[in-house]
This record gives sequence, C-alpha cells and structure tokens, in this order.
Amino acid sequence: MTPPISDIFFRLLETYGPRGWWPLRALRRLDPRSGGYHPGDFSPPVSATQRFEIGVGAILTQNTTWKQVEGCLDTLENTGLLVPEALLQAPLEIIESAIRPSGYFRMKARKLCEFSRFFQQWDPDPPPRPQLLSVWGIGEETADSILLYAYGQPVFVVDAYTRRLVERLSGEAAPGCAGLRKKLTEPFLRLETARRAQVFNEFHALVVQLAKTHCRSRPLCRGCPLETVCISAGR
DNA sequence: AACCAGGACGTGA
DNA sequence: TCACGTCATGGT
Repeated sequence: MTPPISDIFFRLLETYGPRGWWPLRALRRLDPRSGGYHPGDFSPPVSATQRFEIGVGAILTQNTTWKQVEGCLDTLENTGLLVPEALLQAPLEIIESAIRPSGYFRMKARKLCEFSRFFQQWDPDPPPRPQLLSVWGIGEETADSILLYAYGQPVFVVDAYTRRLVERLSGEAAPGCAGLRKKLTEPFLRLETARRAQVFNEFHALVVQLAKTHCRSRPLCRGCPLETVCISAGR
C-alpha cells in the first residue's frame, strides 16, 4: 500500500536535502547543500522587492524551464523593470523583448502588467486566494506558489508533477486540483501554521526535483528514491 | 526531429 | 465539467 504522505516527504528530503526555494536571484550563489543557509530562513521572504520578484518569476516560469526565467529576470532588473510602477508605465514591446526567452512573451507581458496592478493593491498583505485567482493569467498553481513562497501561507502547491507523482505512487487516477490539495494538506494540519508552510515549501521543491531526475513524463525508475514504495516502479 | 519545460485561457460540446 | 486548440522560445 502507498505509504503516508509524510513518509514520501522524508524520503525525498533525505535524498535531495533542503532545496532552498524560492530561488531568488540574490541567493543564486548560495548552495542549498553547503550549509550556508537554512531553508527556513526565507519563509516568508522579507522584502517587497523579493515578493514581487517571486510573483514575476512564478508567471514567467509557466510551462517553461526556470533557467530561461533567470535570464529574463536579469534583463528586467537591468532595464529597471523589476518594479511594479516601472512595469506599468513601460511600453508593452519593451517588456515583451525583455521576457522573450521565456516563451509566450506576448501573453506573459500582459500577465505581468495585471499582476503588477494587483501587487500594488495588496502587498504587503497576503492576498486572499480568490482575489489572486481572479487576476488574468494567474491560475491555481501560480496562485498557490505566490501564496506559499512570497507570503509564507501554508498552501500545498498542486501542479502537474504532483498529480503525476501521486498517480504513479498509487496506480490510480488522482482527484481534481481542489480534492488533491485537501488530501495532501490534511496530514499536516496538526502542525502550526509557520511549520506547515515550511514543510509545504520544501515539499513542492522536492517534488520538482524528483520530477526532473526520475519521475519524468518518461519515467526513469532506476535509482528513484521512491522505487521501493511506488506501485509503478520498474521501468 | 519530435518532445518537453515549475500553465492558463478561450471555446465548443 | 471536460477536452482540445492556442500561446512561443529554447534545450535535448
């Protein structure tokens, strides 16, 4: 039978160690495994500048690799656009050219403007989830990432990787996004809020790591840290 | 050379 | 609600 979710979490944590998300550019040099910092140090991130960077990054990384996004964040920063006020008064073509490598650059330029306006209204208060979801360009995963990583809210981020992992572990179809989030959240409800946020912070980062190395669309089960507990293991 | 990447939206059934 | 097309660049 599939082990408890907490067991999955600890197996991943033992294997990969703390991931140190969100990967803010200011922290790029620090190696999460070098002991240079502790993942709890950044939840929640301290400055409005960093919260905005997280939101922008969450949008830019939609269906794209983080590596592409990093370059775009640098370009935005270097052109003075990594600030909500500046983004809102900049010509659309300037924004588009700055974020081109992240793909969907026309859509994402619009999304960044929508998010900037929203950010001005709410930050530094953590926005209510429904309000965040009402922003054009911010869906469930992006909203949850922002709530968790920018505002330290105890939200379990459910993305395509999470669903894939759960389905492979159990061998059966997972519930919808809301149902899956509830199912994954419940085992941790006895933890106090800040600790829960810290666990969810690491958990999502670890799931992404697993998805990149083993639990890919074409699975590489050899050497997977969950090989002994996964019903689909062996391919 | 197809396939995938830390999705979301619009549309028609 | 769900399936499907669209958005787009870059790495493997």
